[in-house]
Amino acid sequence: MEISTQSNFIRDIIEKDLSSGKHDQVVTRFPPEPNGYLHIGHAKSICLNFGVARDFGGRCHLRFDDTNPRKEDPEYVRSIMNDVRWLGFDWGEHLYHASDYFDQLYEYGLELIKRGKAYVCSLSPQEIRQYRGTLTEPGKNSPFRDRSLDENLKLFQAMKKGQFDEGTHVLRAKIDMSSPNINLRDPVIFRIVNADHHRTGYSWCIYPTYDYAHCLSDSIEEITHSLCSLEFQDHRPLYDWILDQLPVSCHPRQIEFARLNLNYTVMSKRKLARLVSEGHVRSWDDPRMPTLSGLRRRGYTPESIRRFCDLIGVAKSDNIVDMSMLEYCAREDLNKKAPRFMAVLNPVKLIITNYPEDMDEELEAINNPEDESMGTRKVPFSRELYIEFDDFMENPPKKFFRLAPGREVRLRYAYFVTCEKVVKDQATGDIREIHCNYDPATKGGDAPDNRRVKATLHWVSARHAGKAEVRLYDRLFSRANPTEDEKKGIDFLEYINPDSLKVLDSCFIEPGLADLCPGDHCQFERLGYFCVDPDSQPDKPVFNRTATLRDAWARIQKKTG
RNA sequence: UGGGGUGUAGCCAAGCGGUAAGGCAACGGGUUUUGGUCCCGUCAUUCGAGGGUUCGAAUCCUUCCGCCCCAGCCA
Repeated sequence: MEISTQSNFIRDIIEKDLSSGKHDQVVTRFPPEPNGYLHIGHAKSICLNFGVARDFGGRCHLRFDDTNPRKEDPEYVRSIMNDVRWLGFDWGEHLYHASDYFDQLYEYGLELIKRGKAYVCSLSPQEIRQYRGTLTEPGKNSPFRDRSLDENLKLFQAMKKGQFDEGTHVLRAKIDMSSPNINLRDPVIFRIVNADHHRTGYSWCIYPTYDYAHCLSDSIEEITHSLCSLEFQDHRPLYDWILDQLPVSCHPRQIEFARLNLNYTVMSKRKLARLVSEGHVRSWDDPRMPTLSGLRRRGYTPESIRRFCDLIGVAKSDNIVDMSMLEYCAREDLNKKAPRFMAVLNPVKLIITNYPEDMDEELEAINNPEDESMGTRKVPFSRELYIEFDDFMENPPKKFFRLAPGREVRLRYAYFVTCEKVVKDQATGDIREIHCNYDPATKGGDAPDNRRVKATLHWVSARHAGKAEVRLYDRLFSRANPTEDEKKGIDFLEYINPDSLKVLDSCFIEPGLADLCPGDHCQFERLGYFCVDPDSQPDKPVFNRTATLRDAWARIQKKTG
């Protein structure tokens, strides 16, 4: 695996803690709640936590934060483990669940009561909210705040036995109802939930809250550095308070960093779930989704995503990273690895009038000019070919280098051809055929007299071509920040890009492409990087465009208008 | 108007009292049988703004401003 060279404030802290002797090993954890699929934002956290452990010779735990049975599902557990492994990380023996600690967490609850640091509150949820106060006004003490130790113990035990309905009682930490930090205003640490938990079934009817379970789970696992996102900064005093009240031997340090945002997409599980459930995309692994499963299906490699996470860095300021950074990482990696092929997406027929009708040839093509070890292949050539519709113009502007009447270009690995005639549909005026003649002396693509052409076109022999479906993807939203108008009441779905998917169902591919399997990557020369979709059938492969190649001609067109 | 954060180029992001790294994007040029790759070059006299300390400030002090987060029995 590549060594991350990018330092950041968290690595600096860890380095210091190691060299000062505060710790002799670093232990981190990635703590997803199994209530959705992992996305590229999680990848940032995974790369950070596992990367730090790897680079400093420590370990990183995978811990499912499964304290809310109502939202969690084993399907998510499976997908999360699969995605973390796919990204290239290994938790070894260290797979844990917050639910592994329910007994211990309950015992700690009892202990907190005994120490006078927690009480059973019987206010309704609405009342608790009212008593909490507001951002500017302090809260009021619950009337149940001074229950006796015995009463608290009895009630909490009764809660555990299932003697109460949901919402009737909770266990609260006794801290300070007038704290300017709302999280310290006697936060709820256990609530009653009657639901089927994916691992413990119905054996519990009280569940710990995040604030309570997380710090203690970290402590139990002897985590040294508990890395989380910025919104938990206000929770850190509570994290520390709980550990300070209890007889624990390990008190991890919570450090917060800014989560990843990407422009032209959304990153919240709730919003991603809406895209799926409301049918704006096909599934969680739709190639337009920023989920790891979506990116994988789109053709992103684990290496490219790790590289991306390395490039964007880790800091504390809010950020919206440009999509072009992600695309850059895809191209950078695939350029080295993807075998090249020729495929014509928008075909127009090219006929070489001076090439014998019954002849065909096998021409040698290079599989990857970046990697000689990938060798060469044979590509069939014949009189009738398909070329890209965009590679011909009847009245070309000055900067158009490709085929035009009277102009000579190179057919990649084949011959120089010169356009002599255009055949059009009588009725519509559409171009039907382009007639060319070829120079046999230029076989392979080099002219013995050293004459130059300004363009090289890709092509596919009509007689030998396979058919394929190609799916072209664009950004999912038309706005860089689809949620920017939420305060104004404009739903992010208003900004969905209606052209985010374009399906081309009659593309032509060179024969060699038929041997690829779902998940395989390739480059269609001059067009972009593609990946074979699992929807492929033996007679009809389906390709997803991962990313286009950088396209100087497209930029010229854009500038010219 | 309580508390917690944060402001360095279009976007990420280094920098930690000694005179603004790097990457993406963009723009020029070279090489090229992919208008790709690769190579070379340009792109912050200034770090949210003002004051102060200092021989010297993005870094220290101070005032102000912007943006983000917090009033779930979600995480």
